[in-house]
Amino acid sequence: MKKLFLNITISPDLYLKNPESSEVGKKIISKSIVLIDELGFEGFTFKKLAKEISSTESTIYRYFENKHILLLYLTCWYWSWVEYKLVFGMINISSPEERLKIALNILTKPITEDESFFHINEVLLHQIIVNESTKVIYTKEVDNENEKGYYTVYKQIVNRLSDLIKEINPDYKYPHMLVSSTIDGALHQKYFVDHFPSLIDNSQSKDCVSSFYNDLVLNAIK
Amino acid sequence: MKKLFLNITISPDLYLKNPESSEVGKKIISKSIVLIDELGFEGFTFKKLAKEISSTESTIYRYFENKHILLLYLTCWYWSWVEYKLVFGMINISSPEERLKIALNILTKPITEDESFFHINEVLLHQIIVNESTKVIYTKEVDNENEKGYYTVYKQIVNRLSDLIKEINPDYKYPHMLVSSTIDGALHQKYFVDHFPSLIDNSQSKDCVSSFYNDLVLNAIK
DNA sequence: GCAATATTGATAGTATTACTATTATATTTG
DNA sequence: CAAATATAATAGTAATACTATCAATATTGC
Repeated sequence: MKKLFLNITISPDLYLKNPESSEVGKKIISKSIVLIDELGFEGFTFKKLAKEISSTESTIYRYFENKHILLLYLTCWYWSWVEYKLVFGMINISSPEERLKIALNILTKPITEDESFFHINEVLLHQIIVNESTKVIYTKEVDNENEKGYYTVYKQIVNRLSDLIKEINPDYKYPHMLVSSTIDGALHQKYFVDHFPSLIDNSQSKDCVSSFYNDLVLNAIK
Repeated sequence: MKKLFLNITISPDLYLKNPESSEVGKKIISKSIVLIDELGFEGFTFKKLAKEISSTESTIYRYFENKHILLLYLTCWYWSWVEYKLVFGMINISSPEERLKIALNILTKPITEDESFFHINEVLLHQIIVNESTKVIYTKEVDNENEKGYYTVYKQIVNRLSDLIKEINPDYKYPHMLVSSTIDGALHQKYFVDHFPSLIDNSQSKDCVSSFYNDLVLNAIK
């Protein structure tokens, strides 16, 4: 993955001070990814993070309102990254069927490449999205945060792929639901691979989730 | 729904004292459903619940180890209830295709009947499952709790319907994943209907989630 | 009916979390 | 070099998630 063209920008509403603007800020991001992965979101605190980066709670609070917003920031970063991969992956491919297959692979295959984008370890970040991202939207704040546009990137991805599906089969009735249930379902099934393998068919194959969704989506729209 | 034959039993590992064995216990269950729905799981505390039922925190702690286990208890109750509805609904139906359609309706249609089973309001409980149940499994305790058998009922449902799908099409390769992604996806899409309607196709129809999954599943296995 | 036992209520207390506030000390910038 | 800004160090608060103690109240067993 070429990094040169990728410049991910996150809505300034999500931080009090841009973590990209300083060394402490970047440490907050990179170490929070490691710590959330390690401790789980419930076990993760700003105090522990401060200790880990040899800083203080108050400093972290100057960047992010609270840990929920920090997780939201990471989530937005992740989806922006995914969107970039989608756009980049589908560029110059004229066949919509081919583009859909590429998109499905990006969305459902395991992330293994351990090349980190600057200070962000995408493999760990993806793991966090699998394990913790439901906690971002399943709160009493959703509607509020949705209005503020915090979920725009995610919705943009769904809409983009939904359009692609309509291009392939204009008569298919549920393009949005097919896409969002594929994106979120793939994350969910990846969690099941690790924790409920008895509910995964052919769990020994590393591409089982991907195969399932490829089959499912192509059958749905044909 | 006939209540006479339904006797839901929850694994005694999930409580310290059976809430069904006393009046306070039943109040804990019924009021916790109302409060969790109202405040969200994060905002819900044993202190607030104690106040609501005119009891004390210590009394509640004598029934449940903590609020996470209480939510797990409610989740188990919910899935036992769903399993009952599935068994009851499919009884005496010889055609497996017909049985599948019935199961899909039970799993994906909205729960509207407001007739509560003794002290449990199933409509509210279903709402809690939609809004909060991911928080039950997405924790660092999953594997531990899975080993203890806390998710057995859920897995039993998946296996049961997976068998049904194999009966209809023995060549279909992903029966477990199709079933679990349908069950969990339907809950997820119901959440989207309320909070991200722009991602729902034909969201004005009350059966949009159900229609989508009927179409999806039948196309997948045919 | 009364003693023994179990259950609940009332109260207090602790460690941790999720913050906010204050001030001193660096660091950057103009 | 002075002024502005960012950070570190420290302290403090309210709420949460419990644990402990003991008295009051039911329940049951004889």
